[in-house]
Amino acid sequence: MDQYSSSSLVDTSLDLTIGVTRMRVEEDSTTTALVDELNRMNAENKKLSEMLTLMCDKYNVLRKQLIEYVNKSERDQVSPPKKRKSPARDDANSSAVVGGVSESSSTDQDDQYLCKKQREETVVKEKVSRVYYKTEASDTTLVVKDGYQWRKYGQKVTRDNPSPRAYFKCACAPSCSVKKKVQRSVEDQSVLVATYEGEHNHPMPSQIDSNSGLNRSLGGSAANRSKSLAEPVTTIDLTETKKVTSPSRIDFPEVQKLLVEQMASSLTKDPNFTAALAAAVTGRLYQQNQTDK
DNA sequence: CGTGTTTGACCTGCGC
DNA sequence: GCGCAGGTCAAACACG
Repeated sequence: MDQYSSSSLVDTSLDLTIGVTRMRVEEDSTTTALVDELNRMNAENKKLSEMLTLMCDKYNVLRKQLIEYVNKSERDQVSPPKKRKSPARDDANSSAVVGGVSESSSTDQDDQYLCKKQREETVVKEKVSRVYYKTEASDTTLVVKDGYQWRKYGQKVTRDNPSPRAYFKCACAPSCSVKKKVQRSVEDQSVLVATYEGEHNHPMPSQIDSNSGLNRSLGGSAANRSKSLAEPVTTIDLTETKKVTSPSRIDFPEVQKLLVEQMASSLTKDPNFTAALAAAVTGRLYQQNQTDK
């Protein structure tokens, strides 16, 4: 986490000019083209560096807001647990959406659900976390791609939210009993709220696939493959342990993991970035060949 | 034809 | 006990 916590700690500059600037260009006809290419790459390098710096800055802001929110939640935790049907808001259960999306507290039904779950978790230690995904408002699908494969087993329209709630089970492994509920935020239709129950007892399948860049799903649904990716905004882990009064905590490793995956995914999907990277690698190889001679 | 999705029916828990 | 709401099941359907 800390390696991403400050832009000053991240070397955002990609030295794409190595090997290229030292190239000795013999033919005049190609000189102009190469210089243009070099200038273009330098511009891209600068642009990428700025984007990365901006990304790190934004991450720092989000992290700060998250920490402040957790501290606030812990302070408010002294209040006794409410009953399921209580209309009053429980701050410990509401979740803040940060990062490009205005603050969005959970719906009443979500609060009800979480209160119920809290009681259930006094018996069954189940990890419950909530993830917010920013999507296109026009996108009516309830599909979020989080690296795992899910099988939809139900959909229901709930009372306080006109948007239907979709129910998913983890399809990666038969023994994995993780469930996921996805519903649009009642306040911001462009935000998908995914509630995860339980923990996966297997590795994330996309970790293997994404490394190859092919991201082939192993029998994943057609919808998951075809639908556009929802952009994860923030993960807020609402894990409740046996103690009902225990505060909601932020699962920083998960946030970190998600953020890193998202950054890597964004970069690898950018053709400009891959082209610049290829050019940099080529340049370095060329330089190495020159020095070997 | 196999796999995943849809959707109405059914189950369960809670409040009154 | 009844009604309501959320969660789950499973047959029907769609798709490659």
